[in-house]
Amino acid sequence: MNKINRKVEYALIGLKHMRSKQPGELTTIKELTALYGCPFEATSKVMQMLAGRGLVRSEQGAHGGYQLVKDLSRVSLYEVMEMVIGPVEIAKCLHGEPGGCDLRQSCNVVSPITLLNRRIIEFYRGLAVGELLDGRVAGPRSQPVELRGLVAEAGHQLSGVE
Amino acid sequence: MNKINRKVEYALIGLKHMRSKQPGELTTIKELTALYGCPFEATSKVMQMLAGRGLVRSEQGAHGGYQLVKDLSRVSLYEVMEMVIGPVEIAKCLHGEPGGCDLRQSCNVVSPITLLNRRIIEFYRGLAVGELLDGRVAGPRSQPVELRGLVAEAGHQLSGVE
DNA sequence: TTTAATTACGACTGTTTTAGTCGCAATTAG
DNA sequence: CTAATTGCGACTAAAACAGTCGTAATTAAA
Repeated sequence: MNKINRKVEYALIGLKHMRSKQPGELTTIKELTALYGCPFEATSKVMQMLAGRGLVRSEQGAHGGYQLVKDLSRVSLYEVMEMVIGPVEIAKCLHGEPGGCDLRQSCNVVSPITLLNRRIIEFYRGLAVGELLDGRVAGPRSQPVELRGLVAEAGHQLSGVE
Repeated sequence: MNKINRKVEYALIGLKHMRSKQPGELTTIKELTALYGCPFEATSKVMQMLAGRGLVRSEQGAHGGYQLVKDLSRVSLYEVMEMVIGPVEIAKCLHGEPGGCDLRQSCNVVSPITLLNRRIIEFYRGLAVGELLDGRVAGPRSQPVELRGLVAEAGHQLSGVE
């Protein structure tokens, strides 16, 4: 769903590592587990998912491994999340039964939550993995609601990089 | 942690309902369960949390109930989430053991994830519950990474309300 | 041709989180 | 006194998450 869980974490770890390699140089799961301590099988499956979606390329057999294919500055965090955990849904009242919400017909917050979900997705879509891994993530457009109006002219100091 | 779970949902349902009442008019849990089908005990606890944090006021005894105290246009979604589910953390590698991550010393993505977490929090902090419940949520500042550069001059059409 | 290293993949298990329930106490209007 | 309501801790059930196991397929190299 929404959280940055282990799968996404392992994906980011692997992607950042692969990005630092020479073009053509392969990365094995063994290498990742040795360097970062992530569990072999779990990491393996994540890389397989990324490979299936064309973000990385896999080479089988001895001396095999994975290789980054795309430019991470042109891949959004949303895409990576979708590859490893499926469509991002911030709440489960958003899809029908089973597993969804049976209060829908009378619920007074479905549409706000739906809208919020869309905004979160937009946020993730606007976030390039390359920039994220470099520590360059743009802040939000708006300032905290508690401060609105109170410190209007000082707002630009807060909405920056921090 | 991060997701809009049932607790947050019940909080929003209750808040939206209370907001529509006359000043001084109370709302009972029974009323909420009847109208929206949410479970009594769970909803009850959520309202108690909101009451403990001063967002609503409770009146005990027969003819008791809850009453909205603050102006929802000045309360952020982050505050509500914190009231009912605690501090927002997008990943659990962010706090130490136990429950945290033991790969920290060798992890290459702790700082990006920490930064991302901060940005998400800023997003929720900048989002007023009142506006959310009205369906007015500002979109993100940036456009999807897939489109960057390609449709530069048409970007403003996409970053708007949709 | 055998062996070792590696990816590929489904099934399974244990743990944690989430969701909801139960029971009973405290408060207050009538 | 009684009924309606909030207050609160303990408990149970279900779902999600994290990780493991077993086994096959592929390929380089001895």
